[in-house]
Amino acid sequence: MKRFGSYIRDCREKLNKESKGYSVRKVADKIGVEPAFLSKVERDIVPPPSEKKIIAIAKVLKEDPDILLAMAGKVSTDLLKIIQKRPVIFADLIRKLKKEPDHAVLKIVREVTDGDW
Amino acid sequence: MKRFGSYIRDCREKLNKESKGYSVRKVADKIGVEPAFLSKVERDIVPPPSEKKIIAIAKVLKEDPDILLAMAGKVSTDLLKIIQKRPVIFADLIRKLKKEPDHAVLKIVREVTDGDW
DNA sequence: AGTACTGTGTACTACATAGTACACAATAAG
DNA sequence: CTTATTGTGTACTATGTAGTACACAGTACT
Repeated sequence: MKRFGSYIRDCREKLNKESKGYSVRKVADKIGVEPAFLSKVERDIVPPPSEKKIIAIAKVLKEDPDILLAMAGKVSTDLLKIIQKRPVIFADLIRKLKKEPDHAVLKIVREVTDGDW
Repeated sequence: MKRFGSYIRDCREKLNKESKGYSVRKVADKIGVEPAFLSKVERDIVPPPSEKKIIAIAKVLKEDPDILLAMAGKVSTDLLKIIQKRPVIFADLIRKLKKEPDHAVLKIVREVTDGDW
């Protein structure tokens, strides 16, 4: 599987070709880190940055924060808080859904969304 | 809400009254930490220990690991890995279940368990 | 009275996390 | 040609994490 750094590098370079303004420096500025740091992150020389920075990167690069966080080996703290409030129920549910295929999980999501309880 | 330390202290003292052999030292030995450290943890002087130690504590004190981890502000890494493998689907589901009452979530768990797909 | 066990205070340490700050060489632009 | 921009190498730092090691006073045991 692809590493976090090389993935966001690809995203950034793609955007840079399309519309300019996505150099390491420009993006680093928008995110609020030093260019040298972003450069190292993109080459996977250092581990992925904090959740805050990852979410900022997602915003700038128009990527899904949950996917970037997952690639960084993290899970959004808002999800963690939801689980922590009802740890037994959610732990049980998630472990049971582990072996279920995508369409089964999606079916549940749809049911909840429709709200036919 | 109760803090992690005072909660496990209560659990340990309760067991100690029932059957002896649950002094700070004995339990610390079983868990694999220094007594002084467990003492500080139980008084919430230091933050809760690592996931590994928390799970060991749960085993020794016959408590639910997921609940202890939640009290420590953590989520079991096995759950995190499940989420990280399909971040979008699980993030979506969990956020949607946030406002749903327990019985609704439990209904889903039962459905999945019964496996009527 | 002496030994053993109890909980706890103090001091210290190793490693990880999350970056900053500055310098530099190569390339591109006016 | 010179100025700006680009990516990157090196060095450093502050804070957090996760404990260990030892000493010590109070209580319980015999």
